[in-house]
Amino acid sequence: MPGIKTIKKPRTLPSRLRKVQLIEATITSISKHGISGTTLTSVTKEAGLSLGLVNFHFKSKEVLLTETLRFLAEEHRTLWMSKLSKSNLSPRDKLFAIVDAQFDPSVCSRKKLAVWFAFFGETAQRKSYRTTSSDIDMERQDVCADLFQQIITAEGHEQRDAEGCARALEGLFDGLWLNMLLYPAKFTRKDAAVQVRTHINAILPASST
Amino acid sequence: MPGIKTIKKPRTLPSRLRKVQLIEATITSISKHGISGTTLTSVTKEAGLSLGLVNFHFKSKEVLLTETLRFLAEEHRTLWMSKLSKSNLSPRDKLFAIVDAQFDPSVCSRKKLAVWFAFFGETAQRKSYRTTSSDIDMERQDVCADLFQQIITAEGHEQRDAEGCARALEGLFDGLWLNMLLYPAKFTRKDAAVQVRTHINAILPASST
DNA sequence: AGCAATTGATTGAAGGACCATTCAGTGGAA
DNA sequence: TTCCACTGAATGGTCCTTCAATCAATTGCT
Repeated sequence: MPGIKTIKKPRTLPSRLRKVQLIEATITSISKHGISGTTLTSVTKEAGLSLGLVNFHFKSKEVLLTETLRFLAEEHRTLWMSKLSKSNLSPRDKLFAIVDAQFDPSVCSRKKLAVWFAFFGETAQRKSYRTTSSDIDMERQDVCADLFQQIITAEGHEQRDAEGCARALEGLFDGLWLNMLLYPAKFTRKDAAVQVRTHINAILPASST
Repeated sequence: MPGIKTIKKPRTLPSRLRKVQLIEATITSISKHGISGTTLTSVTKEAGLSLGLVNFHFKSKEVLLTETLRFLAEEHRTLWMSKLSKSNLSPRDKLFAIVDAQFDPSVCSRKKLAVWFAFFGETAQRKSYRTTSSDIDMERQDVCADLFQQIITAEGHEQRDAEGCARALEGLFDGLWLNMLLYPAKFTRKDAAVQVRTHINAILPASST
């Protein structure tokens, strides 16, 4: 019986796939109702599955949330690393590639931002949230510091501190994300990206060779 | 603050004062347990009062939270406005005064930061949170834009956009706050303030008269 | 291939805990 | 005595978790 179009949705799925489905439902639920408003009922309803499934695939709600944050962090990491490795770019262009990644729709949608900051808001209490996102942030910050250093030495901006530039960039990233979340009307992804590019060019004026 | 020992604590207090006490207990509780972990029991226990009091002084838990955010926002606003009006400062020094206010211990302690971001995390869902903090942020951003404009015209940095500078500054403020919350070991208040001053001086080099 | 038996995923009701809110009653100040 | 602040038990609701039952796919056996 060669079924053509009819992608029959199987009742059961291997655990790995079901987990992803539940994580995505969790992201949607958090973006709609916040973390405190996200219940196992809201998640499973969003996924169209039954209540008990979360505790079958994840040990607890707590684990589901941790895995959701890890999922987002991995997704983010994958994105900027792939943009970075596209062809051979100059250090400055690599920096701009990271900026692009930061404000890419797939990472920086209103939905995702709401979820990121929902987790940040719980961060002070849950050490596990902090370490999960910190690992990835730090990695990127180190890469940025390295790129800044390359630009500084290559173009002769010796008065600048690469480490400080990287920290300021990281701060700008997070701060603009927050502003996009708080004032979506006043801040688009493009605005933010341009803002950061302008900042970088102000800090390190391109040598007019 | 209490110098004398014999401050007899009266059993009852005028509503205004009791409200402040409950709000402060709420801030402490949120900083310890997050918003989702903050219950009326945790708040009243923190304040050393009985469970039913919150619903007596506030209409509901929701109102308590809203008032708590408003309290923080007012506190913040009062601080930067007072620092701004201290004596007659140059535009650049006024800007620096706002920077100082942003990283003042009374506003930017780990405890307060945890609470700020707890609210930001719920912001996407609760419109009331957004407007409360937005009003005050916008006011300050306008003041900053104005100061930037004064510096730009006075010192001849015509290539800079005051509005953009103000937005970047606002972004830096929020982003550094977040970094201080996430990585308290790597980021002190002083570091952050220096970081921002450096940024401003990089954007608008002081004229070497 | 046909047919149990086994395995693993899924369901949803039930249990037990916790939470916001209510309210009848207490206490103290004016 | 009156009035307002305050107390804490009771209520009704929601939530996480557990688990016995169900279902479908796969395996093993003939």
